Amino acid sequence: MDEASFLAAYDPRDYPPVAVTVDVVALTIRDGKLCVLLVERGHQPFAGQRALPGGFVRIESLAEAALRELAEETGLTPGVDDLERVHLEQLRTYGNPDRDPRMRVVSVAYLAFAPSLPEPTAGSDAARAYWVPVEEAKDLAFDHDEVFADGLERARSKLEYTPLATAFTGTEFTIGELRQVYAAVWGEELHAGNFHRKVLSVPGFVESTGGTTAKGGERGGPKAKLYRAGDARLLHPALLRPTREDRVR
Amino acid sequence: MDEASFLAAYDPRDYPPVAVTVDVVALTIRDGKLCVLLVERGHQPFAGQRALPGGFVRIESLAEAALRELAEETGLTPGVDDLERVHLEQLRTYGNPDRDPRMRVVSVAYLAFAPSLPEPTAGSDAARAYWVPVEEAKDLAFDHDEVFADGLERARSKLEYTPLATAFTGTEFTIGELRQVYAAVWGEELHAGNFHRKVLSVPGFVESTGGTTAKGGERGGPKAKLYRAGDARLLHPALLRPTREDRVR
DNA sequence: CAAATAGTGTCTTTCAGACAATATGAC
DNA sequence: GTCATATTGTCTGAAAGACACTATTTG
Repeated sequence: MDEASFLAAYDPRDYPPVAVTVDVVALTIRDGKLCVLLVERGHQPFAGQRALPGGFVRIESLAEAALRELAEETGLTPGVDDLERVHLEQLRTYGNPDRDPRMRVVSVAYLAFAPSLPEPTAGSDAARAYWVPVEEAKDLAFDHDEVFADGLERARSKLEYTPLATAFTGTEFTIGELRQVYAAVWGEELHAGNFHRKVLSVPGFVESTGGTTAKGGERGGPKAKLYRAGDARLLHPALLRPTREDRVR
Repeated sequence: MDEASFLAAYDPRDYPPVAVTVDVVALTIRDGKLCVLLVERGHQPFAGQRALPGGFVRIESLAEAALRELAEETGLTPGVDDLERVHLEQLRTYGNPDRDPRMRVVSVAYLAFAPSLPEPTAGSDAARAYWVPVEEAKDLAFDHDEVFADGLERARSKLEYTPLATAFTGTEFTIGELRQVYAAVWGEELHAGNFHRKVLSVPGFVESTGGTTAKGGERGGPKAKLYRAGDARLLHPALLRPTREDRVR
């Protein structure tokens, strides 16, 4: 059987129907707090409940679907807004047979790290989307509590051994701003002096722009030097989270 | 609209047909070499070419589908064979629109770590499946070259910070055997003395059984103490790969 | 000036890796 | 005996974390 005749005989309807969706755990930092993008569901199932943004995959790659959903829900326009700076990576896929009461739905979850984006109040779809501090994101629809928890843990872990913290900042940032990103994501303060020396000692993490901030801090302090993201894709050595007491046993 | 009437009005055929499959990157160590399970494809597309074992997801969880495919291809029977000791984890999902010429196929890839299993010569499906040393696994069907590369890198990485190397050994093993697992997966020899001390110093990695091997090594040496896997799920501190020269930039 | 922040210096402890040394048992 | 392997010891250098200190800027 050659490929052409095989294709002719191939009937997709031979297989039980499955829908494939993407869900996005989009994280950003607003007012020093780590926030996740949630939408209020307008229809069944789980109408009125909050959920992660997502939707059906069209004729596009999975990553494209995730970025499209993110753009739609935030009301931002690729090419116009800062959407290019969003870091997007696949999280994992959820496919238990009963996770959606309507039919078999397999959902590919993506994790997005975004610099501070405007509150999504613009377009149609974005009307019911908003940023929620992570500790308030509970009782989500479907299995999204689990998806969100997985995404949050992945984000916290990735900050340890990759330079992705810079995905939460502007293109230029101070070491102090970078430290606040770590503090927000990990949920604990870091020692300023040790963090400073550590970041500069990791090759390729940040590189100096030569400039400094125009003013000192709001509550005092000298002008800080400015940095941009370096070319490292992995941090060697890593910045490990302080709380390692709770070894996972 | 309540949920019942919604379900009545819901037609799965409203969505473009997508098939969901699982593919398995199953790794084991045979004769000191890291091997991957491959199947010879019997029909189009890619007939005659080698591929990762896999198939369509039925009414089951994704992990169950992966384990079922693995059992079918190896000819092993859950409950009878050592299939319970196989470690299975989700790798990632591949869903580019053109990755299968027949239709849109989204494939959820799983990574399996298995202790040395018998060569699959038994049952019907398993006839064309065999273990191949990883360096010989090339030119696979579909996008399986990429899937396999991702799985291999994940396995190498996981050995650094989890105790999963013990998934490749018997329930009891010597430190030397454990070192050979690391050597096989990472593809480089490790210093015996340093490795020995290191493994014993990581809390919860291994625990002594009190026993020793009956005989010394084949080419001489004292009897080695026996250990079993400990209760740690993460290694603190981690066993980092020696070759960190090639920083990923 | 008081307070806050940037950035640096120092010390201790832990750990990785190089290397050595000793002990045991197969052949 | 010879050799491979198991196991332990020693040393050096890198790095983390605690703490202290100076400099700078805002209010």
